[in-house]
Amino acid sequence: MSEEILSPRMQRLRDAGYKLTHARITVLNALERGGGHMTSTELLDQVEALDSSIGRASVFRALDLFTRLSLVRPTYIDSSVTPTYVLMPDGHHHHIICTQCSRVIEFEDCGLGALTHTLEERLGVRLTGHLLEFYGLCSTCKDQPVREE
Amino acid sequence: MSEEILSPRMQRLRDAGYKLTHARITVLNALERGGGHMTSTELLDQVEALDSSIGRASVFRALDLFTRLSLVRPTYIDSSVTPTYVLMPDGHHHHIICTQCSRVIEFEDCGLGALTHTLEERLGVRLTGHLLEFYGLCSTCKDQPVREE
DNA sequence: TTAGATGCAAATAGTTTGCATTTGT
DNA sequence: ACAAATGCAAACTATTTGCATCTAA
Repeated sequence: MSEEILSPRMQRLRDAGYKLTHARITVLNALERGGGHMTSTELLDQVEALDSSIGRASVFRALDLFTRLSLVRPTYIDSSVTPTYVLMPDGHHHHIICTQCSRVIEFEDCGLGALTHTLEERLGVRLTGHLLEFYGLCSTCKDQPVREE
Repeated sequence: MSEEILSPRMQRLRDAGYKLTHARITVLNALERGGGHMTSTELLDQVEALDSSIGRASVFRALDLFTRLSLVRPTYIDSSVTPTYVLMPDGHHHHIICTQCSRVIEFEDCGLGALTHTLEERLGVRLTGHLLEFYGLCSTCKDQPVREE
């Protein structure tokens, strides 16, 4: 790979001592194209489309690594088997999940900076990110009774 | 079933129009015994131990229902396939996950009441719970380099 | 140069399904 | 009484593994 300017995420990969491989870069690109909110299945398809020579296993291995580095976070949005991987651009992400229709509503401000600091001091941990999920009913589902499926 | 006093969670089930079946009650009990933090596999074992006549499918169906009712929330703690189901006693739960060793550290105060209110007003949603996860390194892993596996 | 990462395809395991039967209300 | 929920076991499908090969540094 040439000496280009690395995106912050790739920089982070390298800084942690990992190689900047074609497979990892492609997975990262696919995630970004997807708006940073993709199920593993969607991601596999997207990667396949970008470069069909990349194997499934490498996609999962990359996801696993990215998760450990807090570049990404898997969550269970609908009760499907497949986790949704959420990009955490600045180490954090927040959304509301409608437990009725699985719609996801994102929002920005969480005001958790202070709490982060407190916890680091109090518990002696090093926090690199967080995910805040609210559950409830979206404006559409709010008035309908809870129903099976 | 006799006319006992129902636990708040069971009350909630019934109020939502679902039957209080033996399978559902057992799954709820198993979750509570497990400290409200179990993988689906651990839960299956626990339910099996409590009453081996209950089928796997019913356990998954119960989990699915409980999730929709925000009694429980699936989260992705270690990179295992199996989600961890977290009981949300008062509709919410908070923890720190060590991205190195998968240790989970729970904490109480999150101070999100105000934000909940703001979001409900601003977005016209009805929020029934939330999950706040921090990621980072626990005090033990903090000083070791990030490593594969 | 060489440890680390990959791709492949087979193996694994978690979850869902269809349906006849049972159960809660 | 009867819709709703169950148990069973088969079917599915996402994810992982082992290993020879390749590649980023």
